[in-house]
Amino acid sequence: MLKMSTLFLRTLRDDPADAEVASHRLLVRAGYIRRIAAGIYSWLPLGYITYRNIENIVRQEMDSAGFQEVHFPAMLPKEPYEQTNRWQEYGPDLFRLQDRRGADYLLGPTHEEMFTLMVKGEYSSYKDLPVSLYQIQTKYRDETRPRSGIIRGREFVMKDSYSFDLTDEGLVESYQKHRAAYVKTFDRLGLKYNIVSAVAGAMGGSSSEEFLAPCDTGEDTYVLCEKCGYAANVEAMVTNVSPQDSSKVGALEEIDTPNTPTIDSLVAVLNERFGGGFTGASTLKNVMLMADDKAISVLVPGDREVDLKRLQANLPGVKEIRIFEDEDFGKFKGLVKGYIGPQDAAKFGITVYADPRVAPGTSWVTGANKKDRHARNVVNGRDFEVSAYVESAEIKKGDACPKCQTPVIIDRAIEIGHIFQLGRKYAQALNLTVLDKDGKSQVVTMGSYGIGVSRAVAAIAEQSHDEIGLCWPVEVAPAKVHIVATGKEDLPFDTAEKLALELESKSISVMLDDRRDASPGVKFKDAELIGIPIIVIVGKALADGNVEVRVRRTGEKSEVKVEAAVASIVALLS
RNA sequence: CGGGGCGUAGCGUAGUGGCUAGCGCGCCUGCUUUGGGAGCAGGAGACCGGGAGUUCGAAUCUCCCCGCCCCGACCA
Repeated sequence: MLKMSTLFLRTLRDDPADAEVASHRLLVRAGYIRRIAAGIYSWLPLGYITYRNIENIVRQEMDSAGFQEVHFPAMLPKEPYEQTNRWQEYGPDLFRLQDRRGADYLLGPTHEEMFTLMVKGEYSSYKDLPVSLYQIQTKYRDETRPRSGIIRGREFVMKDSYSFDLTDEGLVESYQKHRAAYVKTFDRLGLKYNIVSAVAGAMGGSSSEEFLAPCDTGEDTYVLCEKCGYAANVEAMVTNVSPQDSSKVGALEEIDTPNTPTIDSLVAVLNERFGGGFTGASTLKNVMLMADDKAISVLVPGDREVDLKRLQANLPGVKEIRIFEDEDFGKFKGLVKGYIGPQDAAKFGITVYADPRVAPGTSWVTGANKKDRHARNVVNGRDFEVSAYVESAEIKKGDACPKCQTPVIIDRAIEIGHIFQLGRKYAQALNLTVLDKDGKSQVVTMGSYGIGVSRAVAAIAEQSHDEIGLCWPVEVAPAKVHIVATGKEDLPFDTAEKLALELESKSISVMLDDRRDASPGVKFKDAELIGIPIIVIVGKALADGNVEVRVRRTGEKSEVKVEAAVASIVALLS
């Protein structure tokens, strides 16, 4: 039983000045967490109980799916990470340290290497597979910008699992098992979420999905088709545009367009000159970028920006993309800022990528590579060539669902889980092989699956709060019932304690506000801030033999006889 | 890493060159009070983020450093 009179807790009356998002603000105010440094937090008793409830739900679901828990150190030697090249690739995001002899160590940002080596150390036959292992471990990433309290920290707890299979089909099966276990886990955590397609990313996997918990303060943007259920991270959203018949389009024609360096100014001139009908979407925007020191041009319709995240996600192998600076323009004398067209790209030695919206056969108004001149009837495939189609235009609300053409909605969310089929990259690099039926050595294929456990605390808080405080789902709350005793007589306090003991004897966890010196108002405010799902008030109503039972989330109140209180609380909790 | 903002007691803050740095919350003591963050009285708590400088005088001005928050870039 948690007793407020002795609980190590101090709630704050004011919002902390350095917290902006709701979960951060409320978790600090209600005395769950305290900041130690940027992106590094301590858990106070209430917070740690809540965190552990979540951790235990995750653990139970992993266990019942047949995955086995192991535990690695957080501090690791650099050698395995050198073998997979991540000691270098991870760059400054990796926390590195040395021992007294000068040997290099790191604080694990993720543990693919260690799991791979662990399996390699124990298993060597196909008969041992499949196997799935997991751990719940503190991870360290020296993010350039930790933010939103516990949502993106530099130290955080992740449940990471890895599956090991002989065959691709086996991997798909293991992946599906994890997917199902994740669905159960997040349902129990009381989270609203969508499972969305993700870009496999630099890890080189094939299939990848993210579990996203919708909330305004989320860092991820995803699209959702409410009709067919298609959901994708914006980076992974695909656009289907069919090739067009350009046989009737007139010849390319250059036109004088003085003072039209922007799309808007160009559209205005075009409409004046040709009697209307032109919009930003009639024009072709040529965005000049440097992709790892290579000049590229990305073509998107004029009414859309290039989404650098989408572009990067869909250009595997490219590490850094940045927009052209004046210095870069200086190296390509043929490019006239504001009047660039793809017609002469080959001549300039620039690789042209196009968004799929710039489909073969489509006709555009674009720059003529001469100051104050544009060209119209510029046809893709006739007047310019595209070296590859890459999803790169920004996605807008109302864009067509790639499956059913319905306009999609766009929403923000927190990534709470990510599952993907890693493949053989790590097994290859670390030489994890088993002998197959024929006695031949085969490289094992892996899946990788993560849940942000500490982040889940914040994600749930984001989704479950109101203006006055937190409202935890029953399974994760630091206690199921918060009993508040008020008044100055002993009776309400004795009654409250008896009630608490009775509930605990039924395995219902209780927090009891037995503070004699705090006024009722303080106790009510605290209870609402802390957010335990059922609040029971033992006070005035006792004169009629009643206690008041409130549901924190709905604000619903009712008075029940003291003797009937336990039964009615049990009913509310089920 | 680019842009913006901020750093004064545990928390929230006032104070833009001039007395002993002010207020609210919280904390301690006493009395009163007990259904919506109670009242009165008394009290403790701050080298004003750090360093250097300008000045008769610096929380306040200048420079450097450190830390924190927000937007963006980044984020298996």
